[in-house]
Formats: sequence, structure tokens, C-alpha cells
Amino acid sequence: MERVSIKTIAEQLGISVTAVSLVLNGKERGETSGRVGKEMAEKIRQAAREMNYEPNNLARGLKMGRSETIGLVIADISNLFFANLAFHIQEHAEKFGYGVIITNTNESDLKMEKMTKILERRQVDGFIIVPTEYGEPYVRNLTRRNIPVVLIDRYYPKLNVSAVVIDNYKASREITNNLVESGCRHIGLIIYKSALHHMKERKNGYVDELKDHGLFNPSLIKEVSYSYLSEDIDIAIESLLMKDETIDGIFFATNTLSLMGLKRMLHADPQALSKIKVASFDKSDAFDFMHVTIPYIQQPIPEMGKSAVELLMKQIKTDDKEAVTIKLQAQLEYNKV
Amino acid sequence: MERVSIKTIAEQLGISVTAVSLVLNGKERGETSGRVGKEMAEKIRQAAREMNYEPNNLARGLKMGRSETIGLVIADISNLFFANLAFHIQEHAEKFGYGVIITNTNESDLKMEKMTKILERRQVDGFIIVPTEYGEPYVRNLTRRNIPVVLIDRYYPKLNVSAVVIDNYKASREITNNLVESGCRHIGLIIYKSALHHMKERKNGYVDELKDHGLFNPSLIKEVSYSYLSEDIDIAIESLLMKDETIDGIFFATNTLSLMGLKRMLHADPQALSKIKVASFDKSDAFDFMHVTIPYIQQPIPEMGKSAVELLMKQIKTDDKEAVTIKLQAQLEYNKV
DNA sequence: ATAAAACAATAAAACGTTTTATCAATATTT
DNA sequence: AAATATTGATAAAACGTTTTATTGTTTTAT
Repeated sequence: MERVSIKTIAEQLGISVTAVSLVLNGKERGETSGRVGKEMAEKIRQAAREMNYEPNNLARGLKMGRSETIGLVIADISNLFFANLAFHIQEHAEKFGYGVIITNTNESDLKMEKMTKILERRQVDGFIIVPTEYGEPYVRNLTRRNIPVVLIDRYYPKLNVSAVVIDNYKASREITNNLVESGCRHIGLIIYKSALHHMKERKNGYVDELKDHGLFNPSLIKEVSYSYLSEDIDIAIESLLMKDETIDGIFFATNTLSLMGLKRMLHADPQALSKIKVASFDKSDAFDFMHVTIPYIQQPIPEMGKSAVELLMKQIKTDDKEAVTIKLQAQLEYNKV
Repeated sequence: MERVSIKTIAEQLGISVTAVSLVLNGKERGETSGRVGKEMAEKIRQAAREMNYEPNNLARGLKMGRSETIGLVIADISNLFFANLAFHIQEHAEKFGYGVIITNTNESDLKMEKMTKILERRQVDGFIIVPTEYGEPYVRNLTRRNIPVVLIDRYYPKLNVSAVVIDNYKASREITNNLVESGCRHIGLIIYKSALHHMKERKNGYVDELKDHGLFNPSLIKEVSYSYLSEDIDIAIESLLMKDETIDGIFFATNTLSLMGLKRMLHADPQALSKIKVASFDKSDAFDFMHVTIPYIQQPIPEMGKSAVELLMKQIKTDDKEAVTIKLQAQLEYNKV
């Protein structure tokens, strides 16, 4: 009922709140000031235990000027990739005694602005953000005021802000090369139509690799829009399957794309996978049920979360303003067939 | 740099903080006290806008005794079912001006205790909890102190606390009946070995429905443990496939179980699905790639989230201590084949 | 003209912490 | 015995709000 505060304990014991605060923060042995005797300290600790005292983090945050809370702005928590990322960020933040407030943007720039504002009001000590396509101004707005920010999964190349990403270009080349090595000669790409740099890198990796093998054909690139995903994918798949030179490979740039694309492919032609080899960024549960090998890029999600938290913590604890970009390597893996 | 507070604005305009606070909270037209003139009010609003003032929610929360924050304790955010639930809870809480702090328990009772403590320190106004198997004492610890709590997805039947659940028993009977109606006579069940009430209900639904048809056979129930999931499922599937009376149906009690179970089944026998009909609680992405019809129970996730938030809000705003259990109905659906 | 009512604005206390400066008492050194 | 150090404890300010009680000032009613 009546919340027990430091004051409650002080009154109970007939001493000052200072003493209680000092002891409960392990600062009772100050050099020059703020000392509490051994027996008194023990009495305080015991009282706190008995009364089930839990510190009020609002008050502490107000006083200390930090909330020990991270604001996490995610594009879509119901996408497994991001949900996993959120999970690891949280697990790691906890080790620093930090809590995490998660918010969604649904890839909307407007919501991104709104969410950063809401989190600021809650006095988060820093942000980890999966930024939206045109959210750059809102990120800049934060960094300009020296608020700690780490971007994750994606970043704005022109913006000087810390980020944790993977080498999308390299991974994309690698997996495209894998298709080529397996004998594919006409390889389609299904990718989001987006200004986001990581999407461009995935596209460039595919393009450059195919050019190196003299296999590049711009008409095999299908860009789909996030807003009309289902329709666009249907169109893309159909037009790829109708090509004159029958295509023998498709590279999907995300797991959502591969999931939806595979559905459509197999719906149009149950035998499609025996003629067309598929590769993808990120794994999907469906792969394990395909009877062919599907290479995919496995991103190091736990490390990404860990790095992001650590990068942010460094910014928070020191006021080292230098922007650091951590580029992690992704793995090429295969489903079990 | 220097955070702008209500005081900054007051000084800027050479007036009192009271005036600023009143205006910014729309309380400038008090009946008997706390008035601010029209022109002054406008000046304040403009200054606030120009200076990009954002209120400090820590200070406000401290003063008001509420943080406008919900503590969400989830069993596993990287499970799509819970991720979706979290998403909807958040979307809905936002409409009330509430933020959500999400934490994970990984089904561990210890972590559940820890997480509720952490959230309490952060002064959340209430909890929405997916409780763990033996987490009952920690929930009771909260309700005993009149802290608003809503359980979701699962609940403790003996504990008098608000909850949002689906009618697991009914759904389970329904889907079992569906298998029977399609001609299955030897139907296995793969379910978690757990004391959680909703699991028992799922089991009971299956048992009672089969008994009604004179088809019940206890040796077809396989209980797997959360900690050794992969191994236990392999064993369960194998032993079901080896049965004397060849089984012709399997009911998986969760989407994780069906996903892993299907993998194992198809690995053991690629044609398994032509002999054994499968049904499941919750949908999995894999279903769309099976070439047979798979009935599954679709839980109304958005409504669950909405109801939980609304129930919690009522507890927070009024101090209506009465526990309410909302039992939603789940739908029987089919994959597109 | 005066009393009453309405209006505008503010001072100050409070929420629960942390921390600095200060004080008093005891112990240690000269 | 006096001077100095050490120890134990506290008062008070501050963090940024909200809100109540109070004080002036103007307008309206008598």
C-alpha cells in the first residue's frame, strides 16, 4: 500500500535520510564526508530488507540526470529478425543495469519522429534505432544535441553517427557468386524499392558480381514496394517466370521477400524449385521444408545487439563524441535438406 | 545541449513556472485559482514551441505518482506469437499515452521475479504478464499490494487476478473434432509437459473429444519438455510413427511444436503427410508450403492485446479491485493449399 | 462610491532521491 | 594539555514537475 521510501526507513530508525541513502548505495565509507558507522549501516540494510524497500528510479533518474534506460526504435517488432534483435539488445542491456523501452515505427518516417520524441520525454539515456527510409533528419536532430545514438541494421552514409551493420555488399556478392557457381546463368533479384543504403548495397553486390561473370541483365531486377508488397511480389514473380531466356536462379533480398516469393513461385508451378535455384538474405522457417538446397545469408544477430549496446554504453558513460561504425561479417549458410 | 525546462521558459519570459506549467497543461482557465491571461498564454505556448520544449516525464511521474508506463513481462519476445502480442499491446497503449517497457523471462520463474522487481523500481503503473509455470507467488506479491496486473495468454485459476485468455478447452475440442470428422481414428497429441493451466486445457479438450468418440488412447499423448525440446520431439515423433495401430492424425499444441514436429516427420518419411493429418494451435509460416490441408487455431492476437490494455487501464484509472477474466474465442482456420 | 465578484499571477511545498558542506565528538598526535 | 586528525552523522539544496493557497488588481453589481 504505502510505498516505502528512503524516508520511511530513516524515520523508522530515527536517523537521517542521508545515512540511509549512503548505505544503500555502498557509499558509507567516504574519505572526507558521508560516513556511517558499521552497526548503524547494518541496521539500515536490515531494515531495508525487512521493509522490502525498492528504490524509486524516477526520483533517482531525476536527480542523477540519467534514467538508465535505452530507447529502442524498431521498424517492426513482429518481424522475426527485429524481434530477435530486440531480444538480444535487451539481454545485453540488462547486464549494464539498463532497461529498454521498445517502440515501433512500421517503417514510417512520421512515426519515427514521434517515437524519438516520446522516448526523449521519458529521458532515455540513449537510442538504438533501426532507421526508416527518410528518417535521417530526426536522427540528426538527436545527434546535433549530443544525445547518444547508435543505428543498427541500416545507416545513413552521409550522417556521422555510430552504427552497427553487416557488410551487405560483400554478403550479397558472396551469395550471388554461390548461385553462379552452382551453374545459374539467368539470375533474378527481388528487392525492396528503397533509398536505404543497405538495400542499395545488396543490389550493388548482386549487380557487380553478375557483371564480373558477364551475366548481368537489368531486366531481371524486380523492385517491390513495401506498401503493396503482396501484389508487387506476385507481379515480379510472374514476370520472371515468363522471361524468354528461362531464368534459373532468384535471389531474394530479405526473408519476408523470400517467404512470399516462394509461396507465389510454388503456387504458379509446384516444380519451380527443380528448375530455379533460390537464395536469400536471412533464414525463413519455410526453407527447412523445401527439398532443395537454399543458400542464405545468416546475420550475426546476437553480436549485432551486443555491439550496439556496447557502443551506446561507451557514448553514455564517457562523452566520447566520435562516431564508430562496426561492420560485422555475415555467414553463408544452407538449409538442411 | 542545455535541456530546456519549464523554468527556462519562465525565466526567458520573466514569469513564474506556475504560469508555464498551467498553460502547457491546458489548466490556465481554473475556476477559482491558477489563471493565466490570454495573451500571456499564447506567448508561453509560442516560447515552448520555439525552444523545442519537451516535458520531463521523470519529474512529472515523480510528482504525480504515476509514470504512464506499462511493464510488459513476456515469456519469449523472439517467438512470433508473443512478438505480435507485444506489438499490439504497444500500439494500443500508445493511444492512452502510455509507454511500454518489455522484458523477457524465457519461461524462467526466477527471471519473472527479477523482472517484476526491475519494473517496479521503474515505477510502472501496472503490469501485463505472460506468466511462467511457477510464477504464481510473484504475481500474488504484486496483487497483494494492489498493484494493477493483467495476465495474458495464461493464468493461474486459483489466483484472483484479471486475465485475458482464449477458450483453450473449446478450441482444442474443436480442432480435435475436425480431425475426427476428416476420418482420423488414431490421433496423437504432442504437447508441453507443463503445469500451466492453458496447456492442461488443451490436453483436456483433446482427451474429452476423443473419449466422446470412443477414440481415446492415452499412449498417443506425448509430453515434451521445454528444456530438451528438440530431443524430446524427435523421440515423440519417432515413437508415434512406430505405433502398432498406425496413427493417422497428430495434433500439435503450439506452433513451435508443429514446426519442429513437421520437420522431424517429413525427415523420417517425406510422404508422412499423405498418411497422417496434422493440426495445430497457432499458425506457422511452414503450413503454406505443405501440400495438404492443415487446420489450425488462430488466436485473436490484436483483440487480446487490446483487451489486456483496456483492462489494465481500468484498474489504473479507477481503483476498481475486482478481477475480470476475459475469455476470447479462437478461430479454426486452414492453410491455403 | 463601495462592496463583491472575477481575473491574473505567483510563492511555496511536495514527490524521492543524491551529494556537498558542515558540525560535533572522539581519537591521535605533538 | 593543546592541536590535529579521524570518524559519524546530518541539514539542506537540487533535479523538473504539479498544485494549492495567497495576494493583488480589475471589473461588475449595489
